[in-house]
This record gives sequence, structure tokens and C-alpha cells, in this order.
Amino acid sequence: MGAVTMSDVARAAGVSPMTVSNVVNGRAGVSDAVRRRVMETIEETGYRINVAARNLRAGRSGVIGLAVPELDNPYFGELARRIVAVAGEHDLRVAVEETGAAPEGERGAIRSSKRLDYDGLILSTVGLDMAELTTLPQLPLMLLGERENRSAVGHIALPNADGAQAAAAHLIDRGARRLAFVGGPDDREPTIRSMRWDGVQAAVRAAGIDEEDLRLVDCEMLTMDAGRAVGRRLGEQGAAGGPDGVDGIFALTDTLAVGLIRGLVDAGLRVPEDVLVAGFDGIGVGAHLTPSLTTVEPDHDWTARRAVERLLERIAMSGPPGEDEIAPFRLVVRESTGG
Amino acid sequence: MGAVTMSDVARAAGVSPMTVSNVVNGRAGVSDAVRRRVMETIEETGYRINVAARNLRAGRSGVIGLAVPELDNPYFGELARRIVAVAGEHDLRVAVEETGAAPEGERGAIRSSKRLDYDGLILSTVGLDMAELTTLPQLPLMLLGERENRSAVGHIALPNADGAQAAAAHLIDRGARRLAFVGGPDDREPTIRSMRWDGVQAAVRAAGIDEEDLRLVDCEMLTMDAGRAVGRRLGEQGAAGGPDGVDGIFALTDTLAVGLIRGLVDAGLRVPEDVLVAGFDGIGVGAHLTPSLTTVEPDHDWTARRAVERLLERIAMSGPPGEDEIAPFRLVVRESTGG
DNA sequence: ATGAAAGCGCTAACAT
DNA sequence: ATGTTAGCGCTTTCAT
Repeated sequence: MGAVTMSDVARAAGVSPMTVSNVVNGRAGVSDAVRRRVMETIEETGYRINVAARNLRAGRSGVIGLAVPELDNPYFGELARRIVAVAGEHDLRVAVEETGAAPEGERGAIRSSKRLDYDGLILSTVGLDMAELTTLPQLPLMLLGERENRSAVGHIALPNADGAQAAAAHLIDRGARRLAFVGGPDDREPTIRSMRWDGVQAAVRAAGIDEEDLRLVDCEMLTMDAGRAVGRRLGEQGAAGGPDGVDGIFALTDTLAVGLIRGLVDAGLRVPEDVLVAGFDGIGVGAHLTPSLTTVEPDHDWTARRAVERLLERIAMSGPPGEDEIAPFRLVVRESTGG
Repeated sequence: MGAVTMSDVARAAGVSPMTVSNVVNGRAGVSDAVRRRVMETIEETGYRINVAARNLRAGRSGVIGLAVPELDNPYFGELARRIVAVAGEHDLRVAVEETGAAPEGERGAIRSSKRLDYDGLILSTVGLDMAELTTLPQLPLMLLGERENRSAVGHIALPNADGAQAAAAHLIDRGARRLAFVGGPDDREPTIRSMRWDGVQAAVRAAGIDEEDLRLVDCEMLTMDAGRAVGRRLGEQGAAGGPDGVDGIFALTDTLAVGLIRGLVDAGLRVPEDVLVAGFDGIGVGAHLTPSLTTVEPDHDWTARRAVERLLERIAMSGPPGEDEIAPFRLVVRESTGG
């Protein structure tokens, strides 16, 4: 192609390629006159830097990976949007991957990160355990979501325990006494699930409620479909609603909560009159459901920014991963808990 | 870094770098014995190809851009997921961008595609008009969404007119007589909006309904919030529901429809008892709303595959953009139209 | 303040 | 079937 190179610009401006490089990269040590002349020549020739060449020289690919469980989940869409924005500020491209919320998918993301030469990977993990992650080779990695990092992996945590506790305390505050925790599949610890479960237990204990009255309900997958099946089952079995049934549910994620509410409705129950429901994530659609969804909303902007910035630090200095950080959150009270 | 290069592998295997290259790229003309030996050496040394170097050599960046209006909109999440999958089959990385559904954002995506050296761009456009797109310089471009391409730009269209017509016909079939079309802001033609509007008009005409009874309602943005405001206004003004009010609404997108339904509910109306509502896009959450959402669902898999494949063709051969193609669709009937 | 040389890792083109 | 040469466009290093 007739791509204009630095040498072309240099020749046209009557300087060396090195000077052009210095101008393009805003480095010091170029006189104003020369700088201006080079800038003009760049303008005239339509020169654009060749990213591949720069990357080759720098030993980088200029791409970071972002692997999320599901791209069509609004929560991860929001996350992706913010991460792309922050990465763009640093001239980094973000390649998105989907893991399907399965350990195999997460391994796949790591593999393809290496195959496609990503400079680093932000992994929103649900499945992979720490032991496995720490044995993974050379790839700057930031984990999003879990906590209790004892490993060599950088980590931005969600406010799992505190957020879940706040949500459960709110359910109790609104009159619920027989709570249920609807989680995903029960797998390795510590996971998002186990930490949120701890939070809910803490709230129940703090309220002086008999822990016998706290139910743990499994749910095969973290999808709306699966949540709906659970909600319907709970309602039809009389396990929810009614004088002795569950009267307050914390759903592991908003996605689950959306399906769960619909399942309860399918079974003839009303939310919040018969059962209160709260979720976790703060997905946008939650505000516009009928009933709208009470949720724990982590600060997505903060999360995205810290994830990218810390990944960049790791890429640059390949030092130790640094401290865990936990995202701030707020409890958004809406109709599903009578708010 | 101690990255293993092709030369390293070549030396270790006692062959030339070129032979290693041939093996790595599965090219013919390597004896089985040598191929095996090279493979083993690659395995032993942990060699991985340097993508930046390959790209520099090939004059590509190995990254395509995908620019969508909103990443936290499930529709685009689904689209992104599929595009990433197909691109991955071709060893391409997908960098996602957000345009904010504004012409300026779309221009920005094109600019940053060039700044970051994307090999091509898939642009799900709502705002930019064709005239502007055709004047854009050298960047293989596939447009997603609009139609009536008279330009030099490749184009995968959604079934805008036919889909909208099917939805409107269905509303009429379910008893609606006073339809409303709730669209985004009214801008340049032809847009998604104008084409879907044409489809709805066609359905009304075909049913022999007085076109006076078809209302066109503007909506400032294509967001749930904006849709909700419109729904509330329609309900509160008595413009929807009641004996003379609108009794069937086609919303330009599912996102809009979600907010719209909620706004009608806010105003004390029931869907579908008082008003029928249908949307367009087939977002996943639509199945789990109360009421669940009737929608025109384009074949996302097909769309993603064709978009990537045709972009690749354009990148490879930089020929003419080729024919427009229109995605197949199906009408998914759910509760919001009494289904 | 500016420039020349060298090479990042790969592969097309041309030998052998 | 395999090897050699040369160079993609940039930037680090070391002059001047």
C-alpha cells in the first residue's frame, strides 16, 4: 500500500526519521521550528504511525484481553464499555472474549490471550480456582470479582460480602424473616457465591434470626432461564410466599433475579407483596422492570479504571500483583423490596 | 524478555527459520520428518509466534473494530459476542468501541480505527449518513443495520421494513386499530427509523386502516429512560388506552419497548389488556419481563457471520463492497401482544 | 538538538 | 524440500 512512513515524512521535512519519531511521540529535545515543520509535513502527507511496527519494536501487542462470562449480559456490557474507555485513554485496544461462565471458557481465554499475544488479560472469573490461576504462566492478569487473593494474581474485588450483607439486612428491615439465598451452582471456594452467602448469613445473624430460617437454593446456571425455573419451583411448591414460605430472596446476580421474579409471577406470587427480592450488580434494565429491582450496585467506573490501571502497571513492571482492592457500592432500593 | 523466536526454534531443530515458518503456518512443502521434528522443538521450547512481527510483515494489525451504539444494551452484547466468535475463527482480534448512538461517536470510531490501525471496522450505525460515509477514506467498512446502500460501503442490513411490517400486522391481527410508532429522534434518511416506519405504514395500509389512525411519536433517545417517559406521557394524556386511545404500539427497538411498557404501567395502563406492544431486536431479557415482550428477532448468528466474512473479503481484496444482504428474522409472539 | 546504525521477529521472493 | 537474502516501520543506543 502507499502507506506513508516515518522515513517519507523525514525526507519531505528534511530531517531524520528519528526526529520525526521524537515529534510524533512528544519527546523533548526538538526545537520548536523543527517540530512545527515536521507537524506540517505529517499533516500534508497524511502520515499515521504504524502501530504494528511500533509494537514489534516495543515488544508489545498493544492489545489487552477482557474475558467476561457473558457478553449479552448487561452487567458485563457496562463493564466492557468502561474498560474500553479507560484503555483507550492509554492507547490500548481491548479484545473481548466470552468464557461462558465456565472454567473451560476461562482457560480458553487465557490460552487465546497467549495465542493472540495480548499484553495482559482482565478476567472476570467465576469458575477458575486460585490454585489453577497461580500456576498459569507469564501473562499479566487482573482478576475481577472474587476476593481473598492469596496468589500471585492481581485482583479487583467486588464488595461481595458487604454488599450481600447490606441487601439481606435491607430485606430483613423490610419485614422478611424467612430468607432464601438463590445462588449459582455450588463449586470451588472461595467464589462469588460463597462470599455473598457469608454476607447474607452475617445479616441474618446480626438480626437475631434463627439460621434455620435461611435457605440456600442452588441454581444450575447464572441465567435468566435458570432463575425463572427456580422461582417457579419455589412458588409452586409453596416454598415461597404464604405464612410459612420464604418471604425474602437474595439472588446471586441481577440476571438471576430477573428470571427469578418472573418465575415467582409464573407461579402466581406477587413481588413484593408476597416475596421481597433483591439482586446484585446494578444492571440498567433493573430500573425499568415491573417491579423494578432492588440491587447492590458496585461502582463500575471505579472498577474499570482500577482494573485497567493496575493491569498497565503490571505490564510495565511485572512486579508483584499488589494489594486487593474492593469496589465501593451502594444499595439501590426499588419496588421489588417495596421501596 | 526471553521470548523464544523462530530462529531459536530453527537452530534447535537444525533447520532454517523459513522451514519453521512453513510448519507454523501449515504450508505445504515440508517433509513429514522435518515437520514432526520442528513441532517437537516448538513444544519443547514453548515457542509462540510473535503476532506483532507477523502483522508488521503482513502489513496488517490483526485487529478489527466493532463499533456499536451502546455496549450495555443486550442487543449489542449479543451481536458483539457472535462477532468475536466468528472473528476468532479467523485469528482476528475484535476491539470494541462505543458510539453513543451519535454521529460524532461514529466519526470517533472511524477516527480511532485509523489511529489504532484496525484492519477494518464493523459499524452498527444509527446516525451517520451515507454521503458522509462514502467520503471517508481508506478503511474497509461494513455497515450493520441500515439499508438502501447506494454507496461504496459494504452493508449487512436488518430486516427493517419487513420485520416492522410483520410486527404491525401482528398488532392489527390481535385487534389493534389505532397504532402508534414510537421511534427515536427524527434524523437523516434513510435510517433504521424511516425504514421501520415504512414497514408499519405498509401493514396499516394492507389492513385497510385509515392512516389517520397511525401516530408517529418521537422519542429523544433510544434508551429505556426515554421510552419510559414517552410511555408515561402517552398514558397520562389519555393518548393511549381507553376507547379512542392508541391500542397498539410498535417500538423502534426492544430497549425502547422495555421502558415504554414500564411507562404505560406507571400511568396506570395494563399491557396487553389496554395496549399491545411489540419491539424489534430480540434482546434476551424480553422473554423474562412481565409482561414478556413480543419482538422481531433478526438472526444474530447469520448477521455476525456475514459481517465478519464480508469484512475479511474486503480487507483481502479491497474490491467493490458487493451486494447488500438482509438478515432473516422471525416474529416472536409473547405476552405484550396477548400471545 | 539532531542523526546514523542496528535490529525487533517474521516471511515473500528467489535460490539451490 | 529446504535455505538465503532482504526488508516490513519503528525506536534504542550511541555518535556528533
